[in-house]
Amino acid sequence: MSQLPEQPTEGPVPTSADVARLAGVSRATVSYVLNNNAAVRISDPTRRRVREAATELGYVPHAAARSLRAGHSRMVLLPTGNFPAAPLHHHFLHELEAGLRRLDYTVVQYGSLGLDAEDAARAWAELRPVAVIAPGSVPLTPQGIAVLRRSGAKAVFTLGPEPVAGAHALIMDQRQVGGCAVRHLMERGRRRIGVVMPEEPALALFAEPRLAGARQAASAGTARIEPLPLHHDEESAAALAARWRTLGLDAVFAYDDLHAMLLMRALQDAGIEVPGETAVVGADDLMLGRLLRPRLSSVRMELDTVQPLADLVDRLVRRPGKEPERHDLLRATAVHRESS
Amino acid sequence: MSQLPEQPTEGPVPTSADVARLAGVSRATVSYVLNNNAAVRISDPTRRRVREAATELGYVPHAAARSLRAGHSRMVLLPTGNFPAAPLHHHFLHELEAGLRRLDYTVVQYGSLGLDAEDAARAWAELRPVAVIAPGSVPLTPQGIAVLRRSGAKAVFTLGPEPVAGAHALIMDQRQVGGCAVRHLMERGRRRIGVVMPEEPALALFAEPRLAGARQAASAGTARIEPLPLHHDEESAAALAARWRTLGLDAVFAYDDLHAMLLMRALQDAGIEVPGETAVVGADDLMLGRLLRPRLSSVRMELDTVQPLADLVDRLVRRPGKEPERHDLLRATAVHRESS
DNA sequence: TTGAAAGCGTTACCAT
DNA sequence: ATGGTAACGCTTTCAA
Repeated sequence: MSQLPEQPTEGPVPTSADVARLAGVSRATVSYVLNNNAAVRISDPTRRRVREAATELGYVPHAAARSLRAGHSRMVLLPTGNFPAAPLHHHFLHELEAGLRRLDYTVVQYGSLGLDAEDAARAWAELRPVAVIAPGSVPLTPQGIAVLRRSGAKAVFTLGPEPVAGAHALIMDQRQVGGCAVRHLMERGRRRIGVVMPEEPALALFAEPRLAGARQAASAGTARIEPLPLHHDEESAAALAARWRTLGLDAVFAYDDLHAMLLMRALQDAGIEVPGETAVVGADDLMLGRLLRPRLSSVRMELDTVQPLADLVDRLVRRPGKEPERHDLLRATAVHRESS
Repeated sequence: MSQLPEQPTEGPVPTSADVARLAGVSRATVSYVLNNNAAVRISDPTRRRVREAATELGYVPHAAARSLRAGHSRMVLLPTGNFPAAPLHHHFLHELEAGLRRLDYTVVQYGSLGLDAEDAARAWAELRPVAVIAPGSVPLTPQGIAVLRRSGAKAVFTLGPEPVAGAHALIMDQRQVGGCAVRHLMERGRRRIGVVMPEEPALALFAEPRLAGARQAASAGTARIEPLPLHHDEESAAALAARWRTLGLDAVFAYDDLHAMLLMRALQDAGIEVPGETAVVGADDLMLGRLLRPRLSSVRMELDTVQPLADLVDRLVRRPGKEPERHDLLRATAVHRESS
């Protein structure tokens, strides 16, 4: 029984100097070997000794020291805001991260809740990222963008429903969603269309543009749009259903499938027939919509594949200084089932 | 019309030396002023000059240089794995992040997909985090833990259904969920209980322990447990429902509410009455369970509040070297509605 | 083929 | 009260 069972040496962290000492070479040689520097030829025995010494000490290079010396990093900063508003976002962000890592960037998510736009931008700038991709749920002002650029960020992106002056924009135009839903309803003869507006603040960022898109589509025809505030709970839905007939609506775009399910249940419990008296359309095209009766019509959102996007980031990092670019990522299509 | 409209100076990034030059003081004074160093008194006019110079240049300190000099950082690394398995996790991670920021830690999420356990640990170690909290969906081996500790990490945690040797463990014991569901069903007289096993690999980490918990609870009584592989799509659910009566089951724990909804729909479409012929229990206690007919019984999972957890991380960072600690975070309770 | 040394931006110690 | 200087860990140029 050893007294020190695998105690991972609380001692100092090994540096390249320690590796050099143990291998009997200089720090420069260690660097050459471990970075596979092709510009200089090191004898094979030396290489082996260095490698063995590094392994024995458990040496891992210090990223901060390295990028300090190099004068730049390959970190892409992805600030995370309040809460993941849309489920679609997660998938997208994970894929984008993978795409960027394939290009040898280090993607780092950094939570920035409770900071105002300026403080947040300064906090990000301290990390000296080479690029920043800020979702719409985090604040980003033109001044914040300026701070980031001065701190060496080659490219700053916003990712969300709307662009911000001075940054490249990856647009997920939510107006398309509302427009798509309303056009679908109008094609099916509906003219008095409610639009559910979730009262959760985190969703406002999406709800407002969806309403705007709905209004735009309606004004192209002769339909009327009626915003309907709603909390995501049964009481709120029941209250809305109770005064439904006073609203004189023949259709509703329910913001998303979850709200549609909530509202559809309340309408049915109040004796309002779907789709006979009122058509219901959700969004997200979740599996659960197919399980409801009537099956829920929905708006399917598809995002472009992300590898081209990662390439875009890479290109703008390497040749910055261009005009802000704008890219639309979202395609919305109506999926007709039984509820409309 | 100016020719250079707000062009954010593509020049070099301003350093504290630039601020010192502009303010006509030394770099040390700049550091004292900007860090509000109380150990040294600087005249108010000097302070003002320094502050103004910093603002004018848009100076932001360089975090890497700072932590290099300090010899340590306050970064807590949160590797992100495959995919957010449980919705509960997100909320939890966001709260934990906020709690740690309150203690002045910088929380950084770092995607580590496609790396094996050793490479991932090395990549994390390069960042010299003071603590690492690894969700169960990312690989973490005892060797990886050793690498991290040798690189200066004061505390390494696993967060998930099971502990890993050598790291502190924040346990979310999924066996409780399965056990809770099965006990609930047994109390209501059911004895032949199916347990849905989602075939998505990302969910296996949760599904296996839930099954184990179910088995354990069943063996305490006289119930039989039958694992039921299921994909999250209608075809798979319909196929399972079609052979349902051959299984001879009187109840099913459907892994979670979404799978419960899927299966319940399929059972009803196949003419199997719920709960008369077969009881159904989900998990997560989602809103949608209350909207189904019959209303879905579920297992509610509650996590401990996170501030004590953030304090725990802080304590273990400050006084490391203790034995690995183990903390159970999850409490599961059955919620009886109509489907059981 | 290898080694010595400079320098990246910051802060803390020690003089002035 | 303020300024000079060394040091953190690493890479790279230059010299041997």
